[in-house]
Amino acid sequence: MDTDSPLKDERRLHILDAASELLAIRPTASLADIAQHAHIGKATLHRYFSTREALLIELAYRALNLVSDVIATCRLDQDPAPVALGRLAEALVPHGDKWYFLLNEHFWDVHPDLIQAEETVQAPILALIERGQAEGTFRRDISPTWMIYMLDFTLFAAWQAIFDGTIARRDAPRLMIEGLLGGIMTKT
Amino acid sequence: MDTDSPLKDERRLHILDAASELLAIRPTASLADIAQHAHIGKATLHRYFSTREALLIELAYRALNLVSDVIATCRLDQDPAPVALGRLAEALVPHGDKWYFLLNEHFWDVHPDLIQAEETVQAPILALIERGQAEGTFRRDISPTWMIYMLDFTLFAAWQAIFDGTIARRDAPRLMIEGLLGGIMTKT
DNA sequence: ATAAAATGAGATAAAATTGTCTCAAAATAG
DNA sequence: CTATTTTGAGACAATTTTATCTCATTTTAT
Repeated sequence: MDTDSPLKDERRLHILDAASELLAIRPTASLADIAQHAHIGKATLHRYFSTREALLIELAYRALNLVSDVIATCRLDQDPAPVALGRLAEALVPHGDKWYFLLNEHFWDVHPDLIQAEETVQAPILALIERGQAEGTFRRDISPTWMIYMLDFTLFAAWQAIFDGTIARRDAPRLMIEGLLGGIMTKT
Repeated sequence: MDTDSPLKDERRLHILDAASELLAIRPTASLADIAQHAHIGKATLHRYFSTREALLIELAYRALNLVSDVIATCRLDQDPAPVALGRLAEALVPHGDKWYFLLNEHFWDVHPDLIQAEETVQAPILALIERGQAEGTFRRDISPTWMIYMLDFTLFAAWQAIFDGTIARRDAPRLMIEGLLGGIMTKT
């Protein structure tokens, strides 16, 4: 990728974000659909991303980077685990579409460097859950794997509910956190 | 649909079920992919379902009928709401792929009779949640809509975890029910 | 304000998917 | 067992999606 003007960078990100949103709602969306959703022309889409695959790969990296940044700012190793997990969940809700994209796109085999980067995202979350189990705030009779599934799917539920307009953006983090934590915390 | 032999009926259902499973995992799967997943030839797939749309429509009806049957057998109007909801969740887990299909396919506008049928599925669940709130076992500070989102997404999480082989089929209902109920039940 | 760059609509080409068909082999029915 | 039906591989046709390109218009940079 060349050095572009700030405007073109901004455009590029806007397209990626529009693609992310639409693909979360409709994974089968065509490039014409994506261009329309981004309010740009099809030719412009191709100018920014030469192939569908190029778009998807770049979106994967963007999603990964965004999510990594969120995780880095959440201090998952501080405070009791439920607090830290709540913090993480709240920060991730606006990025639910990208989270969904990362979970569901099937190109990991083709791009092995993406696998490594993806593990750097999962590791701190797994460590947080294991910390919660060690400190007794998370149940030990439920596997960390299942807890991660619950996080993944609850996060996307919250994102989709916002998108659908059925819950308010400002309520989503609280609802999600309560729904999630209620299922995995020990009863005190 | 003509009257076919029992064998052809069984074949047809097997194809629908294979399609359902693959589409839950990979919504962008092509008809060639679906045929392969069902272990049949592409020509055979087309003999059973003349177009992709025909396949999807019939899958929608099958999913609806299956889910409706499950709901009809679950006595949602009996026992405390958490018990009834647990019963429902447990019964729905094996049909998570079909539940996901119903939630995500975008053909409701084109087939209005499917909309009505879909509402006959949603209404008893909504009624159950509202009963739970009335009897004080479900929280009233969380909207029934959000509870339904939680049910939907938790169900699919359980189905996918089974599919991925990360939880045992026999554990999935319990894990799902605990995860779900912990988030929506009142604390007693 | 002007020149350069970017854009979108739409036409066109290439590739992929959907859909159709043939025929030898496999499965089924009786 | 035999006759009939069904099937799958693969060739081919039709349709859709992806990708390429043109050019007048719009936007941006200076």
